[in-house]
Amino acid sequence: MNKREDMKQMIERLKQRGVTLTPQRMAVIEFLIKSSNHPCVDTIYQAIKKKYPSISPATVYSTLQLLKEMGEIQELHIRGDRACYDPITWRHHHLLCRSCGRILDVDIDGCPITNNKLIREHRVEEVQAYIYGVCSECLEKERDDKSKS
Amino acid sequence: MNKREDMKQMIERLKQRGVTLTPQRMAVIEFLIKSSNHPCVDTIYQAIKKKYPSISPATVYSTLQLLKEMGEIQELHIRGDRACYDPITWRHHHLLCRSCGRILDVDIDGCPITNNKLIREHRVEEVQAYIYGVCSECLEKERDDKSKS
DNA sequence: CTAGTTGCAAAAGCTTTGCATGCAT
DNA sequence: ATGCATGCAAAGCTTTTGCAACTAG
Repeated sequence: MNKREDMKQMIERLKQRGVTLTPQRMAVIEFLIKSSNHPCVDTIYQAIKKKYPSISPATVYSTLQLLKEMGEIQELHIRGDRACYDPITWRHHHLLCRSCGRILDVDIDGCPITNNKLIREHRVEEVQAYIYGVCSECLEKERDDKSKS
Repeated sequence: MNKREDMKQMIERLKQRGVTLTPQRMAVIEFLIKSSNHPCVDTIYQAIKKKYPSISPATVYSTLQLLKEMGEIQELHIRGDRACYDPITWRHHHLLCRSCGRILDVDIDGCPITNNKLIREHRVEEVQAYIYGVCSECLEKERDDKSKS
């Protein structure tokens, strides 16, 4: 809820994990937490350039990758052409408006497909759920490999 | 269920909508329907090249776009780096296995997050639901514009 | 003949990589 | 001094676009 508090905690977690928090990285974190727009790389880059004119896209990319690996942010591929980023809180689903192009957060109220509040407020044209994990076959192989060794 | 039947029906629908079914397009359709792998563009292209050595990636792209616009196939962005394609039937959700890299179909059994069969069979690490449509604000604007005119 | 499709090549993004420079501990 | 982060440039991919040649009805 409280963004300032969210940011403080994220920074604390990163520090404890030994991440060097350079001004550039701080700027990326701050921009991400403060924006509720799920910005793409270029948006983040353009915004930070105003404060740090020397920052390069490569730094933004590497920072985002770092934060993603640390589990502090989520990479969204809801837009086909470029990745967007979301500092994770409790929320989880996303609505891409085909009219204004914004990406809105959607509370998980049971199922995204039958979520009444969602359907009542917005016009839902399509739902895609992407599940990431390990499939049953690979799990079986894992088990076999373990039992052999 | 019956792929031959699915394909026949898809072709029938396309014909009725006035789509020219060239050999290249037929090859794309056939490959898509027959494969249960959710192939990416290059996989489709490489496969068809064996039969039609002269086919170009551009033709594959344009055919896929056409089929997508016709609502006959679905473009998946479950992989961040390239689009994959799925001839739509009744099913809807997808699991990307981080071990073997395959994309598996997942029946919608209620909610993808709490789907018991899914959780029992595979290891679910992350779920992202993408909803496409029009947000409440744009719907309101639409209504205002209509009432004005 | 006409409209639409194909194939090639070039171009346009987005993203990654390599490397020298620079900063911080 | 050492290791890491930065910034720049180049390269790698996927995807789009333009255009001439071709094909089908």
